[in-house]
Amino acid sequence: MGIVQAPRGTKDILPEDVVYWQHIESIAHSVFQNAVYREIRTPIFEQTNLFERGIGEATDVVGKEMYTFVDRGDRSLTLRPENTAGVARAFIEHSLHAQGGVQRLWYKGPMFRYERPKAGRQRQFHQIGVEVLGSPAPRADAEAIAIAMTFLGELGLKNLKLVFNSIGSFEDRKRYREALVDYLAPFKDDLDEDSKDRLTRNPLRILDSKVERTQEIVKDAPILLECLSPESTLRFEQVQQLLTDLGLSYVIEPTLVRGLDYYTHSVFEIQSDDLGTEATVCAGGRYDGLVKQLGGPDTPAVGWASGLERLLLLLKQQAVDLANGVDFYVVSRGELAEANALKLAQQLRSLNFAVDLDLSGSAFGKQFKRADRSGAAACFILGDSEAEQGTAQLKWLASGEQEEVRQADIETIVPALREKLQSS
RNA sequence: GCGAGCGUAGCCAAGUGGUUAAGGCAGCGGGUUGUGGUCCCGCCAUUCGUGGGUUCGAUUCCCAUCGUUCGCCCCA
Repeated sequence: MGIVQAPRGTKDILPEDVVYWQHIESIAHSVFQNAVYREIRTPIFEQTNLFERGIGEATDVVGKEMYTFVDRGDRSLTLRPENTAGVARAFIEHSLHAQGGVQRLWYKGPMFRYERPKAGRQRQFHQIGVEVLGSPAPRADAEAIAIAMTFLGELGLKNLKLVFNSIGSFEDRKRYREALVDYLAPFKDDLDEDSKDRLTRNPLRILDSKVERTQEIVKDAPILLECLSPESTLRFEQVQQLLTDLGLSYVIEPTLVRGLDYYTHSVFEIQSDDLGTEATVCAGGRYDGLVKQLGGPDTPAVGWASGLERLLLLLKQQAVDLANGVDFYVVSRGELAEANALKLAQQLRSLNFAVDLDLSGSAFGKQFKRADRSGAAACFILGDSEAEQGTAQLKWLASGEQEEVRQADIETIVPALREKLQSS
């Protein structure tokens, strides 16, 4: 084309899509507000070592997916690939723990990962997430998960599945890791290339390999849940009980693990059947070690993040309809009427109606076509004869019903207009 | 990063190694209705993502490049 285009893996969000974004965001706001979560906004870039220390140097995200650059002051900075580390950093930096009690926070915004783009996966993508800092209670886990379910439920999404697991404490995981590596060692040559590599890097990942031979080998491997300490197991069961009490159904998936190092105990994902390989629309878990690892006080925490692009795909796919938001469309004929049309539009707007005014000056018939397509419930028609000044024809587009309205009387018929809009 | 597919107007889409690149939707102009959603007429790609090559001649073949889709990897 020879023109400059948006960088690979980024997208413009055009007005017709923005309505979906606003819908998602406004539902998130109200769900979070009801649970008294407060919004936090952290920088889009951070010092690179925040992510190295927080997410883990061995992870793919840090190892090969970060947008890292050196600024003019020779600082190594990175566009945030996720926001939990940033929130934890802010929590420490501003001593939020000193405010006492539990900090319930939420955020939304763009994240950046250098990955191969595909449907539901971009290089700049957007997440909404929550973080609950300062509570070790199983109830905190259950609350966070419940809020995620409420959020997605209020969006009207169908066919969602909550999968749940515990990866235990750091000690549990270390012990299990050794047991798993011991078990796999004799099969080393039979493993696929990726899994061989993961044997040293991240053995837990081998568990959900899609390679058939590897799956066979893994079938008889030790099971993580069976290697948990009694305390961890109890905790796992407590969270499950709470979820059940809340009426949330879930599936235990013993091979569910997370890609980021900071997770402990509860891990969960909410998946959709309608997104192919990018099925996860929300994921999170407990991260008791992160704040301390970043140099803060020992602070247990739990949180999750949801990918907005994926939610958007689902909303569209499941044909969730959003109102277009136009109440009235104003058309006019002749110079006198045109000036009055603008006045009328402004008057209606100040009465809190959504009003589109035809500025084209084109033939009446054309203006009507546009009124029709605007999705407005009714249009106001202003004529050009002397006798018609000060009045307008109000025509309801669905029924064709038409009445004369005096512009001076508009305010008095507002309740009637509202009622009519409601019913149409 | 690996493997495969795709890229024709705002959108969907047919097409061929050879003078003028179907069609539909949307859009624009006009006609019929004083005022619409129907109908009719007209206009909407010197150009087939971009760059190069092969050829007398390429949108059609080849190479590169960019973008995108699917799978792997990874992840929200």
